[in-house]
Amino acid sequence: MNMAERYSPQDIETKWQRRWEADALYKSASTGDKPKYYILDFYPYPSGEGMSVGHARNYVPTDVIARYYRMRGFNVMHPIGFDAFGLPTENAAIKLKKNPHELNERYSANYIRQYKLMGLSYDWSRVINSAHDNYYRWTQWIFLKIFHSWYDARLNKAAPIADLEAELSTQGSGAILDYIDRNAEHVGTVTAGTQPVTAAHWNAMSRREKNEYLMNFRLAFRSNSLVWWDPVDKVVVADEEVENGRAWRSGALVERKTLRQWYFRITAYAERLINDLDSVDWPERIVKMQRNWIGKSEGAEVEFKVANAESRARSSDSGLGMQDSIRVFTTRPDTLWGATFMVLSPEHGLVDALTTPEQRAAVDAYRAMAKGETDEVRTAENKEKTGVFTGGYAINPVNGERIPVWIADYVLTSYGTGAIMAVPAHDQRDFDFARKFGLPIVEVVRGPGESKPTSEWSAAYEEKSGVMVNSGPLNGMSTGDDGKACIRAATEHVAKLGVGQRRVNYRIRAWLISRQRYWGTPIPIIHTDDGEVSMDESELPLRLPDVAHYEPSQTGESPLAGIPEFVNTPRGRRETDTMATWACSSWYYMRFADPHNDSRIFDPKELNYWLPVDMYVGGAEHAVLHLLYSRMWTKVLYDAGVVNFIEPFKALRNQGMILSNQKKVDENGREYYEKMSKSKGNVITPDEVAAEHGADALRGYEMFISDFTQTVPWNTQGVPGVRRWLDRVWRIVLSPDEDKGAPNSMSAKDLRRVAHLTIERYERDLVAFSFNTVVSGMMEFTNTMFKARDAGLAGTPEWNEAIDILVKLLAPIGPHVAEELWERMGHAYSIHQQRWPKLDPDAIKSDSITIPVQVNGKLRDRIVVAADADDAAIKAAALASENVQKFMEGKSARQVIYAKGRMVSVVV
RNA sequence: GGGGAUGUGGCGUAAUUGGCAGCCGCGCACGACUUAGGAUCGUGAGCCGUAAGGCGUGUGGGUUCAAGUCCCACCAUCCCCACCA
Repeated sequence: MNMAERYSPQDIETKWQRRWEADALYKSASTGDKPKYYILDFYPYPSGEGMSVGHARNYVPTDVIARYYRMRGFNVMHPIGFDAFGLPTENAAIKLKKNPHELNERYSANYIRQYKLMGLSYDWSRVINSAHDNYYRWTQWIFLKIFHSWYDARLNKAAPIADLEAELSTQGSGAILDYIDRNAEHVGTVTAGTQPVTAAHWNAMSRREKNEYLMNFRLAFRSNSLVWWDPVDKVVVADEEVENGRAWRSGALVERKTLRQWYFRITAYAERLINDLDSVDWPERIVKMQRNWIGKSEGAEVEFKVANAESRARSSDSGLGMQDSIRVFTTRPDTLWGATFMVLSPEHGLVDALTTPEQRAAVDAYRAMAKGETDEVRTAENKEKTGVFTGGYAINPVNGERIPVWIADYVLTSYGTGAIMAVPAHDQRDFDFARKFGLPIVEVVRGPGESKPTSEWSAAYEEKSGVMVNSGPLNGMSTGDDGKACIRAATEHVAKLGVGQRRVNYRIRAWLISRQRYWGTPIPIIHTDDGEVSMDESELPLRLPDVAHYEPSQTGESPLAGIPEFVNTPRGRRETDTMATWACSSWYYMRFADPHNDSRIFDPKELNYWLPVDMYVGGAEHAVLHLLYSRMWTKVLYDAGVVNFIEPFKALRNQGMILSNQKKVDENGREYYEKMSKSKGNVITPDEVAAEHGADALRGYEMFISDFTQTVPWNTQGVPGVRRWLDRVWRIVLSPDEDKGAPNSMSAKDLRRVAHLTIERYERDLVAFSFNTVVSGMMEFTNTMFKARDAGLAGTPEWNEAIDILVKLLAPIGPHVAEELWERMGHAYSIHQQRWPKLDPDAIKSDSITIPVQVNGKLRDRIVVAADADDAAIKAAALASENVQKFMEGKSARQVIYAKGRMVSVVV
């Protein structure tokens, strides 16, 4: 026999990649009778650096799953596209003095080249790119949908803004605002502090006034607010993009600026975003992170009347009157009787009015200090409380006590009402503050076993089991029976007094969407004499103009503001902000269903066939933002009747990170591995690995390296191990007679059993995302084939079946080598269109089973019994074992336990 | 401070979910084939012990005939959130 040709990935991979592409082998049918399976990778950002082997860990496993489902007879959609807008490309364009459009084309083409060299089976006919106008046209279209919507709390869904206008012209806004006020969960559906208008008032407003008023309701709205400003990128960044006082992308210390910005009213969906999490198959961790981010707390809002008659007289110019009150949100209204002082955030609107002349200088100094602070400074010093007395007082509404009002930066403007009632006996922060400034402490919850009041910190607040004291009508109530009972009683009490009511507070805030940069989706709004008005759908896309320079202005305006042809329209001045890229990625998974539709966003028939996404895979770094935003857009489009599903991603999985393979030692002598990054020069690319060992070995190793969810350092030395396995498959398929080893007694039936067991394990592990064990199972199967060969089984029907199974099971993992083997075996192209081998349950059964036997918990022997032997026979066989007898030391068995098929345990 | 995850050979890991701890691979050692090997093939190996055997899944307890797996306490590492009222 001739020496068979060796396995050489370089000789076969490009050949098959070209053929598959020419044949459009992985193009999904548009609809059909087959069951559909939509498997999607997180939308990649095409950077100039290209991909590393870390990125490939996302793409390879999903590709294996896609290929598996195709062979199982599913109509699979496995698409890819590019989240191309955004700062990295814009900054690169500025630095390289290139056009970002040009860079986008170059970078995304390079990504596609890399995908192809890994043998990924994307449907190339569905590639999309956020920066192409046939895509962002529809991002703008959705923006308009959102802009033209408001949240009708009574229907608990978004409705056309025209409906609201109709209501305002006949009934005014009293009814809806009253409804929101009475239904605490809907607190986020309208801008806080929106004043009611009557129908007459509304009808008398100018168009401009009306548009301004409607901004309080629109789901896309413009608002003046304090935002984070990145002085390096010269752009506004969202709260979510600030970490420890530094901008997420540039790393610059951010500053506070007041600017008029575009937002999406994601707060309106807070409750649904929480509730619908129950319906998704996502990692528990991600679900919890989303819940925490939305941050629902239930409690009460209570009014504290200002009690500062003397100061009022002296500062009458401030307009402060007795009717003024400080509203606070508390989750523990039952501790109201223990509120001995109040704290306002330094930015709170009543600070000026409350401040007495004696305290003015101290208050102003403190406010100036707090204003200049970044969050980093605040949190760095968070151990030591700081604050200043305003000189003002308020009345505790439940006991009439006159309590001092302070300001302190530990109270945040952005949460709740920006003011708190301080209960130092039962809140650690208030306690610290009271101790530092000598403020009174009154205990209202007495812990179990405590018999007398204490002025010290009490843990009863946390213990949730205590008795109310010093609390008027609540005295004697136990917090332990039902923690909520005291809270309910207190809430009813303040409601009866007319000073408070039940409230729900959410941590989540409006989603800041506008950016003062060029490289993003233009916002289709025009500023006219009537205020901010939308462009018409028919005018879309609003294209990005070509410009020579992309540098941001020093003023914080977008570079688009310097282009008169863009800015000036017959109706007015065009909006020059662009949308943050979160917008582009909030709906791309829908566009894949019908990516080239020029007349509508997508054909609903296509969309409803493919969506929702069955399996969504990517890194955990997008656990909160991207997924939350996508969920909100889905719900808005659902409310608008555009889509028929409420959650976009049925199942979600996160892959672990791949770190550099270079070991580092920290100052404590501990070893660690860094993330791969170009600046550290430790990036390993799929290109170099594939060039040396082949794409199939790269793919196999990406699966094999570790548990999918685990962070793990790359180990290039591991790749040849996988390649050796592929080489062994190659040889056992094409030349089983070469280099035979020592004979053994394996039977054809044994071989068939292993082959079918491998199918079973493969399928079970693959759907469980246990990719490393899929590969190790295949390696075991391969090793078994060599043993079977040595036993002389080559050429038997069982052998031929096993080879067929081996190659088909290999196809998703190593598509090139499997295709080549398939062809050399004399089969017709393509293996990727073959049916998946069918598991024969009978083949898995075996005639005899091996049962381990323990004596007093220690393994002493293994017995081989017939598979259908009854329990008594197996126990008897176990007791008959020589070794078992030896360790029983002549004693009789007190107990013999047989765990079916697993173990015999003898106790003496 | 709150939430979550992890801890098993020299390394990456596995263990049909309470039933033989260490599958598969890397690296290592020895051997074969070779002019040669960073190729290939074979053999070996958790640790201690010549062996019989003993000990072993971060630590300490517990439940059980049986614990990597369940319960309690603790230690370590990592991730997320965080003065959120």
